[in-house]
Amino acid sequence: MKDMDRGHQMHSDVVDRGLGQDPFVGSTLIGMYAECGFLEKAKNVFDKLPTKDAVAWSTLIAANVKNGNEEEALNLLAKMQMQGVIPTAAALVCALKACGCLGDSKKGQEIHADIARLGLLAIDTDIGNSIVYMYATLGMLAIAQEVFAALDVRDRFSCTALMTGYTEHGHSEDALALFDCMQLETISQDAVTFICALTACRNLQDSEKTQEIHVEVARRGFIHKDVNVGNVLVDAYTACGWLAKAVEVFESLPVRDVVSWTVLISGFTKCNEGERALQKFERMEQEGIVPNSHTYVCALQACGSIEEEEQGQVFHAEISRKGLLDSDVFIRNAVVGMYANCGLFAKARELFDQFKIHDTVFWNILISGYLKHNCNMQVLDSFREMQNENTKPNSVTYTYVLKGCALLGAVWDGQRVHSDIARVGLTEDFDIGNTLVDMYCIWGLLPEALQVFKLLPERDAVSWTTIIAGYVRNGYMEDALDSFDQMLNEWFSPSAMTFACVLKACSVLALKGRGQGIHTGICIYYPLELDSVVRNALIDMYARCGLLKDAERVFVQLPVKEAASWNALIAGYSQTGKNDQMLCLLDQMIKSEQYPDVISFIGILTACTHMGLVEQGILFFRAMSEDYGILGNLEHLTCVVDLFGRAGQLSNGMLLIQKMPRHPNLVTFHTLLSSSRREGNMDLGLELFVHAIEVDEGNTGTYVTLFNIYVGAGD
DNA sequence: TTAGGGTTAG
Repeated sequence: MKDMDRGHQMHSDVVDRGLGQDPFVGSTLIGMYAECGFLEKAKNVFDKLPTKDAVAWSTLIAANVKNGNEEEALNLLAKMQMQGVIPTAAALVCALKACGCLGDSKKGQEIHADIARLGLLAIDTDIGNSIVYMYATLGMLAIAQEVFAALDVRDRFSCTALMTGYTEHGHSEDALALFDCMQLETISQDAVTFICALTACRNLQDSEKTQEIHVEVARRGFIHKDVNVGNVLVDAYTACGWLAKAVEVFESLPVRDVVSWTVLISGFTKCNEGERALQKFERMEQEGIVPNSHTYVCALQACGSIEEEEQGQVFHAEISRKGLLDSDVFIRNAVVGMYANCGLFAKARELFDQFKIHDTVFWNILISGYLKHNCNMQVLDSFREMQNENTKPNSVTYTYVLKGCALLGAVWDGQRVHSDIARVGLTEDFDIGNTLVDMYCIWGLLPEALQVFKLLPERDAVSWTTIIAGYVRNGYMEDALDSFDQMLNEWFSPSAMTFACVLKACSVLALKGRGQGIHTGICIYYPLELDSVVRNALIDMYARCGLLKDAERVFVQLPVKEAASWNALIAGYSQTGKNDQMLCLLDQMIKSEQYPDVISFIGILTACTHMGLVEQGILFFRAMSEDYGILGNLEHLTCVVDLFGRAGQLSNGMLLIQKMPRHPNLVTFHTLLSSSRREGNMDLGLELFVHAIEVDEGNTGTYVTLFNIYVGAGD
């Protein structure tokens, strides 16, 4: 009961009755104090014992392991042996556990060798199980397997020990294989076994296996008997992205502890449901569950993800008040991370500087905040500062920095980081490899991207999606579709992102049949709720292929209509010349309180251009800033230049170019240059030609258009 | 009649 007061009372009683020297009572007292967390008192009792038998030593060793004092436990084992007391099986079991906790494989192997030499494996199955467990936690899986295979009896303890090793060291498939094996060999399984198996399911995000085990633990009543089973089940479902199921299990739990709530809050946050995560936190407190540091870490992440800075500050204050801030590195990381994610960099930096220890993770958290808020210069600055402090970047740091370089267009820096990565031997890292591919794609350097892609030691679905997205981004739609076929041939599962990319390719190439085929594939292979990115891509694909009825069908089925959904349909109507429908849709969009955004107006202005509706277009352009507060960008201005140009109002187009608040680019000049060709206006054409080659003298399109102007003039 | 094994959340 961990009832220290009554334990202490009874200790006095024991002494009063002259039983203080009894070895049985003494060992029990040591155990009682250890259980209550009072290691000092346990040690006192031990020291006062007139004869210290093997059990007393064993109990004290166990007491130290139980209270996180593993090094002292190993010292005690040595002392015990020096004083000629033969270690019991219990002492050895504890010592092996201590080696596992400390990561001390050398000491562990020594103890293993002693046990083998003395032939102790045969006398007690627990010793063998503990050896398996020690090697498993140390990640020495080959030796763990070997010892396991040589055991006389393989029971649920040794099996679960090995399963733990598998799940903790990235071999969750093996954990599940062993789990299935146990069932075949009718080795009994208890709640702990199922907890391990579900942990493996969580790691693998395997919704089918999770469901299968869910049925089994429900049938055997484990969900009701052991809250941990329910907790890990909720965690597994959230990891699979199956929030509805996770909530169903959570709500059905007879008892919910702080872990249950923490898992749920963390699950919502991971599924981009920060708002709901914070609602759960509130409900948890209403139900009288006190958050611990794990819970706060999750809650802070929720705040960071939705940039709920006020609530984040409230949590920060609470954590400080409870004295949790200085006790825990995770909490410190989470608080700084929350501020960085909310974009409150001054505050993040202040705390960052306040905490003297800046390890790699700490820097990564700050850098990721900068990256999220597009402060890419600060990403590079922090990276340099970190290295000046002699903190070594890890693979996570490198992925952030590469992304920063990519977005900045900092080719020189990016390539230098690439060679740094090669120098420290991290090119084989999955995430780094994929990010390198992405970086070169963002820069439009596809040959370099392909080279990295081809040299990747292993490819995953993300690698394929990155290269496909790279092709799409740079206009190589056929290559994107070819890579998609290859990806499928190699049995990789496309993600929502992959589908969005290939649908885009179909949409640009107006490949109706291909797009429809992909849609069918998505419906078959995507049993879970369709991602909104995919739905919007479907609308865009159907709209651009001219299949507006299909686009509308997907649109109508949307549970939430985002700006992007409206935009896809608006663009579809505008490109197919369905101006009236477009205006009608725009009206509906505004009525649904989803205001048109930057992209909507591109579609709207394009529609006006194609219909030759100059005045209407100008009205929309004005409304954009005056009614909707949207600052038009160069793309909008170019649309208006095109609007004038195509309507034959070349001088208005030129006037706009001259008065533009932004520097016109090559596209802007080409837009009006083409109109000059159509109108046969050689003077303006020449003037625009000069501007265009000032921007980029190597662009052949510019020369071709001028050439055509001359041809048209018969000159 | 005292000691020991496999367990979930950041």
